[in-house]
Amino acid sequence: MEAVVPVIRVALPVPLRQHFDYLLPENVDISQGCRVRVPFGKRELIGVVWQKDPDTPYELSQLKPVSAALESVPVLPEKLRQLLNFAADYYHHPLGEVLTAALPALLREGRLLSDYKSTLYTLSPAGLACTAADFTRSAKQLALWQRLLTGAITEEVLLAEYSRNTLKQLLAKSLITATATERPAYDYQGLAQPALQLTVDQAIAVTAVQQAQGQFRSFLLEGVTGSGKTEVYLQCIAPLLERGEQVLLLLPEIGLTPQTLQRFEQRFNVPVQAWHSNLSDGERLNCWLNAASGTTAIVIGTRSALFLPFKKLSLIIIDEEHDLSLKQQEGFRYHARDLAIKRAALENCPILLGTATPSLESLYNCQQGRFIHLQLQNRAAGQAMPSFELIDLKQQQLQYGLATTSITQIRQQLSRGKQVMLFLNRRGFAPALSCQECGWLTECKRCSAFTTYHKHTRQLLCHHCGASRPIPKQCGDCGSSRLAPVGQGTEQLEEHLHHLFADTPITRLDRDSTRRKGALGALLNDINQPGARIILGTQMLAKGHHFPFVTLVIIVDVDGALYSADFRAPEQLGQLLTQVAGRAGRGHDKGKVLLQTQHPEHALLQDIIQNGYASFARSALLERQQTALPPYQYLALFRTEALQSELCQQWLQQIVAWLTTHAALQLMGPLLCPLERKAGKYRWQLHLYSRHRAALHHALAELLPVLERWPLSRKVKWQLDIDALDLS
DNA sequence: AGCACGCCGACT
DNA sequence: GTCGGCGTGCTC
Repeated sequence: MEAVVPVIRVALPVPLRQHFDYLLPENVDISQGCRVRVPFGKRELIGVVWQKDPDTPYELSQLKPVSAALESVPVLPEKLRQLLNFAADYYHHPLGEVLTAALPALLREGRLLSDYKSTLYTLSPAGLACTAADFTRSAKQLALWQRLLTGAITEEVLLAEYSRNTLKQLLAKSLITATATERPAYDYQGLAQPALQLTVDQAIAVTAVQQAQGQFRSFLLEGVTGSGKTEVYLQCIAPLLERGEQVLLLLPEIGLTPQTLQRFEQRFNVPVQAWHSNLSDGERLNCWLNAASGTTAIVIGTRSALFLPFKKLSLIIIDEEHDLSLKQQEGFRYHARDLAIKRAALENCPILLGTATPSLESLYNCQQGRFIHLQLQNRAAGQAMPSFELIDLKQQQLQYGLATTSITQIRQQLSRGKQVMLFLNRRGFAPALSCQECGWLTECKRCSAFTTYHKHTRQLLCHHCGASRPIPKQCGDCGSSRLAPVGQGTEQLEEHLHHLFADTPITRLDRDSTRRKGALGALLNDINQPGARIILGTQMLAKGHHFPFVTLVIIVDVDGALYSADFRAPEQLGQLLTQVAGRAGRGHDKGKVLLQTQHPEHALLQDIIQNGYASFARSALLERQQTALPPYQYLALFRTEALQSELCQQWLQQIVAWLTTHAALQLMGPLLCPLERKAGKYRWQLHLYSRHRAALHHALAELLPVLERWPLSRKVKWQLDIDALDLS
């Protein structure tokens, strides 16, 4: 027999596209997915065993031995490791950084799992010797003592039924013994709240997903706002809980989690956990461990919840699957929806993508037969969909940026005690200050952009780099003191609305008004009170919140997106208009949406308002086919920035040169980014298109190791963005 | 990414 | 005379 070479291949949290091999001391046995502490240069790192007995290209004498094994049961289950492998490969991103995204900080730092076990409480001999007479002074202690007489209980169960204080008191008297134990799997007692009656469409959707149990199958659930997608989710989940299985619900943003969390908890009375970037390291690890032990039934989280080590994941749901924030926009640029599909395939479970406005990618996947298309045609409570009306700004008198028609209709609704919502996707008072004499505009010194005038905080703010400066007294060009704001932001609109509708409460929802912790919740709470009110705000208004009393929505300025260079702009405008419109008339009244525009004849607007998103999206998809754009071609994008514009250009030019001799790809660029300069750096990009994903990825896989050795690659900051969504 | 080494400029 | 700036190289 050949001697087994005691070598392991380890994934380390470093931004290098490679693994590292180590010697395994003879007395240590360890399996893949376990953490090890290893010497790495002058430091020590925590890594994860990725492969045993690899075919190492190194002499054994060159390898260092592992310093310690941190556990014998893998922290990363095999399917999760496969997902991470796939992700590192697909996004051409160093495995080490993918690993960092997937492991909680405390585990990366080497914390031992044994420190985080659950605790099992039993009566001590002294406790067993007690009688009820010993607890005459405390009913609570008596209750807990009596419960413990029937047997041991875990910390989770104990703290759900008794107070921590009672526990402490009994522990202090040494009547209870605590022992470390594995976290228990959750316990499901059946529905805590009856399920709602389903419409025919909902029932079809639920049945379809339930029949796919135990198989990988992807569903697109397309349902207008208010059509009851959440009820579909809930009823798909119910049977899984009976079998003790787990569900992952991914949401684009955390703003919506408290309500959603509550709704799920109330229906099932099982542990539901939130996972998002505001968790502390301790909470994060706790949630992670509960997913691993099956203690949590349902996790509701943002992107990175995708990497939780579920014990038995049986259904993945992505809500608002069209939402761009499902794609990470820095570092490891993964798309949570796309990776979730891969994860479902690995776990052999169904995945359900829900939205009122499907991405063109998902519609394409339906056409290709890769997804099953489920549709909810009507609003569940039978409300009518809102109607659209175009307001031609060229034909109307404007008062503070609002057309006469708009103002009249706002008055009408307010006088009926209804709420009106105004959408303006520009925060601050005005996009710039301008000199009345010479036309000079306030620009950011470090970005190719104007600085937004914020009246309330009395500053000029660059929304791209965050730089702020005081408001100038004079024109920077001609010295005139006649400076005035140009254009309108939410802050200014709010001021004007106060003049126009002096007695009406106004709630503004944008990044500035919700910056303080808890502010968003307070504002949403105001909005949920009945009575006349004006709500105005940015993007934030489009995302999932339920505004039951809004009957009129006004989109103050739709034109910005009509003539954009970004091929995705029409899709995003269609989604935005439909999502914002969906906020209207969710109560009993039919809603109305007014679109203020200089271009009422624009084909895009006509298509959306006459035919609705579903039809618009299908024609948009056809256009992508005719112009050979994603999803009909695969797109990868190199982005680079440096203080000197030429370096960026040269670097991308080198890529172009390499690619033209090595692969048949369609290249576009080097191009200056639409935002040419940001925080003092010039920005360039190169687009790579191909009809064949494999061809594109092979080329990139060959190029990257070469590229990393170019001297120029150290002088510019660069990134590769696979399936790029953001072209700015 | 870290961390070290190395080579030049303005300071106690 | 040294402290420290960041270019370059390396990590099994």
